[in-house]
Amino acid sequence: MRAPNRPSRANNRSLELRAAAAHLFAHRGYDQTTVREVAAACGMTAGAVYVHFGSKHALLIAVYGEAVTRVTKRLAVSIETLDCPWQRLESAVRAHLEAVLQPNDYARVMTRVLPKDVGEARIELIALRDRYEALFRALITELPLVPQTDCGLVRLLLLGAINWTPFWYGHGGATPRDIAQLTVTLLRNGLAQPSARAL
Amino acid sequence: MRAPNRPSRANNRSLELRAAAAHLFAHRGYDQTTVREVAAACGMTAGAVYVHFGSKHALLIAVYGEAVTRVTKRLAVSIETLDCPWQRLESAVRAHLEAVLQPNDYARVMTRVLPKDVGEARIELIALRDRYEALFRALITELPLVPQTDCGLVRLLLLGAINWTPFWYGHGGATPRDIAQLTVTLLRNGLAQPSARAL
DNA sequence: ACGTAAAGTAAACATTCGTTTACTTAGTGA
DNA sequence: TCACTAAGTAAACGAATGTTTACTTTACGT
Repeated sequence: MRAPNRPSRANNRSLELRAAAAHLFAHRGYDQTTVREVAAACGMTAGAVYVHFGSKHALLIAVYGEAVTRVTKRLAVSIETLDCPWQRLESAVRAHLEAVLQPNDYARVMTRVLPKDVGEARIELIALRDRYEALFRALITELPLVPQTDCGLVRLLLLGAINWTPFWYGHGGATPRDIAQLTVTLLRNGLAQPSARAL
Repeated sequence: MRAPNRPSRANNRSLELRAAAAHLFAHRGYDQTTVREVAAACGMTAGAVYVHFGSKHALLIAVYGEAVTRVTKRLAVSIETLDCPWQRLESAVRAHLEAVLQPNDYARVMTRVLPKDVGEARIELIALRDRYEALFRALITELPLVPQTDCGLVRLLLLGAINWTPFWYGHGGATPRDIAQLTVTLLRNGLAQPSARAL
């Protein structure tokens, strides 16, 4: 017998499959990507995919899970040395945007394939997404906001704004840094001229 | 001959088809909706759909176009009596949210079917969407913002935040009115405690 | 060297879906 | 009444897709 959690055949091509699937899911969406395309991108045939993953849904969930893990790690690193809650949030937003907007296949999957697109796998995708969004919940809770602010609503609006960016990014000259800066400035001070401020 | 722009057979069932398609597209997405389902919802067979629309894409574009027309009208009415630019924006956001979040099939199509999902029809959908978003561009241009604010970026962030609402609406107790109010307050004054404000 | 099991192939299977075709029905104008 | 045309049906077409099956290859433990 072989040690069960150390497979002998080290060339684990399921990694290749995940990467290829991430690329295709990110660029063409889940529905528009066929199992045959994923296989062909690895120089395999469709049947071989089912040696590694039980179904197309399972493949998506694996990719999505890895996407969440990667972006989470990147985000944690970006804020670990910062103390000011506003700076922490800005850095987190920037890290998220850089992950999602640069041609980073895994991160893009998180915004390009929406839970509504995938039928049964919906529940697991939402669970993975929640795990990630909890990070932002924590960052927002740290902020010194005006009393009785609905933090949950703030989080949802913020994430909505930055989740939508892939649909328009590139049309203007704004960089992830610009977007993150404006977003947090907006959240902090608003954009009204001082003379026009009001409650 | 008959007058060309007044069809004799008044029972124009293409209206029924558009309504049924709007309902299905809004609830299940474009890809997940079949032509047979749309037809069945009108008590017809799939072939009959092609009497009224040349293709499934054409049907979508008709639905999407009507959605834009309807929401545009509703939004215009909601702001026509207001003068304060901030109030106008808040009212517009609220009208948009009410259209998109309440079970309004046509309006929902605008946020549930994304241009990326539809292949060839993408260009026409984007054109229709742009026509609508121009309304917000105008409303934001009216605002007395701090100098050198990137109005385009503000518009994109704002629309992103409210376009994403359908994905989470209902989980908290926030109403369209609440969301619109917080959104515009945030845009205007920010949410930092006065003591914590900074440039 | 040999047996085993994972990895992969080629091909087929069973659906599904958008679309087309041949045919029927019914209302309209002349 | 009669020809014409829009509207609709039933059925099939053709392509695509997720998945399965039977068979082959290959690397590893003993």
